[in-house]
Amino acid sequence: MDLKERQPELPESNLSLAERLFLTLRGEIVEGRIPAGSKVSEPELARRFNASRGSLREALMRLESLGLLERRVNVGARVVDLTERGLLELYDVREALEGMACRLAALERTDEDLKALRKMLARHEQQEELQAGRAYFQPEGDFDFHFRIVQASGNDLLIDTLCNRLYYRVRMYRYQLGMASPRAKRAFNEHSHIIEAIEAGDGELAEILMRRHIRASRQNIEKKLR
Amino acid sequence: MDLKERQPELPESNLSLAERLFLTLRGEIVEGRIPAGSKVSEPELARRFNASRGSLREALMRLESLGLLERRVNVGARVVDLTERGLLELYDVREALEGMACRLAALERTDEDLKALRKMLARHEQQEELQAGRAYFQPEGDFDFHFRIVQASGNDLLIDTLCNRLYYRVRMYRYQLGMASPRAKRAFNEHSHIIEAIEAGDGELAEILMRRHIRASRQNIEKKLR
DNA sequence: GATCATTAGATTGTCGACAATCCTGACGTT
DNA sequence: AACGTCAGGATTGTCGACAATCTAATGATC
Repeated sequence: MDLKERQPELPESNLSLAERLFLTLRGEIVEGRIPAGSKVSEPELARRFNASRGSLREALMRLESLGLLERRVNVGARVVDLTERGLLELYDVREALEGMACRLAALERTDEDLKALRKMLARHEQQEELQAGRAYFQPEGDFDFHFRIVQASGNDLLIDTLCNRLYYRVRMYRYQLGMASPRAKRAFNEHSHIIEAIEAGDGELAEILMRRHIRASRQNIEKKLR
Repeated sequence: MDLKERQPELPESNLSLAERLFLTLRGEIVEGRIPAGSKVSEPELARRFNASRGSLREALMRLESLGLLERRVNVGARVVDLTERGLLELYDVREALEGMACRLAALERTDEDLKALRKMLARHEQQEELQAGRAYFQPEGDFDFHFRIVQASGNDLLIDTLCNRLYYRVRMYRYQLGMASPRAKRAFNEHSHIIEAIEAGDGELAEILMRRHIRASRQNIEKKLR
């Protein structure tokens, strides 16, 4: 146990303590500072953050509903472990949901959505040229892309399911299995075509392209795993 | 406030009190005994069930993560209200997820899955003949159908998202907007073709048929709503 | 030596109380 | 009459303590 950093800094207030604990722990789990598969002790964390067990339990329960923790009665909580199967399952669900999001985005997008998407694409192109093949900043860029399209779908349930639930698991896999895709150039082209379809208002095409994009990414991972 | 039924019966133990409260309240919200859009008071419910506020809060938080409750800090919890928009959003998400589930079920189904699906279909046909057009028991039958196909997909994330999250909202709309579909005969035929595609191992067709099935149901609702 | 019961320690579940915040309605001012 | 201010009451957030349960190590029995 670390002595000089006795009371870790939490995001400053205006939010409830339980929520700040939730945000902090979510970050630590996603980035692997709390290792996947490890047991999580309520009293230990409570002491570490100088909080009561009640507030901490609330944070843990939110993490459970995010699918980052598994709790069993009278036993406690464990961080989920990262399995090949879980990663592939995640891709299938994303293919379905983001495909639909992309279809809806093509039909419902506002002019501001379009402007933002074009701007983002230009920024990514610029970065991509600068780094010539090195997929360095790409993961975050890729995240931007998917995130914004989902937002443009206008379907609140879809947005919540993807952005507030699944994406944290995606991030967890990316951080800890460290998969900076070497598909930078190709991914950029795919992104570009998807945005074209959205601009054209062609929902059907937009969905097909997005699903292919995600499936290609999945196959890339599958190849790497064997 | 009701006096003769002072302490409502909860599902008998072996589960934690918080979990029993959660299950009970979930039922009351889904069936509308706690009206959609109404405020939920922690002390009031705690008195009603002779439980502490802590246990009750845990139940409320689980309901929030199910999307049946909305909580705001320092204000409290409200039951979500049922809107036309929310219902349509639900259909779009289901179309995406159940389409994928159906595709996976066609590829991953075991022999036991197939046997169970055929058995279920036969039972529904029998009921349907008995009631000749009256879509009486249909809603539950329809639920069976979708539920079992999702289970057969073998994708735990998909199963959890649909069966432990979205379906309670679906039930809530069904109960409270009371939509016994008059599509009984047609729905049965669609179910039948979907199962055929799953038996044939044709994932692509199975997905297309399931998506059409759900979209047809959505359009039926849309027509009814105007 | 292996298996099973037992006990000690720790962890989780549950509770009631106190502090901080919000909503309601009354009061006073413009 | 409309608006802003300010208690009073109630509700939510947070806390520490006790009871129920599980885990692990010890010792007893076959």
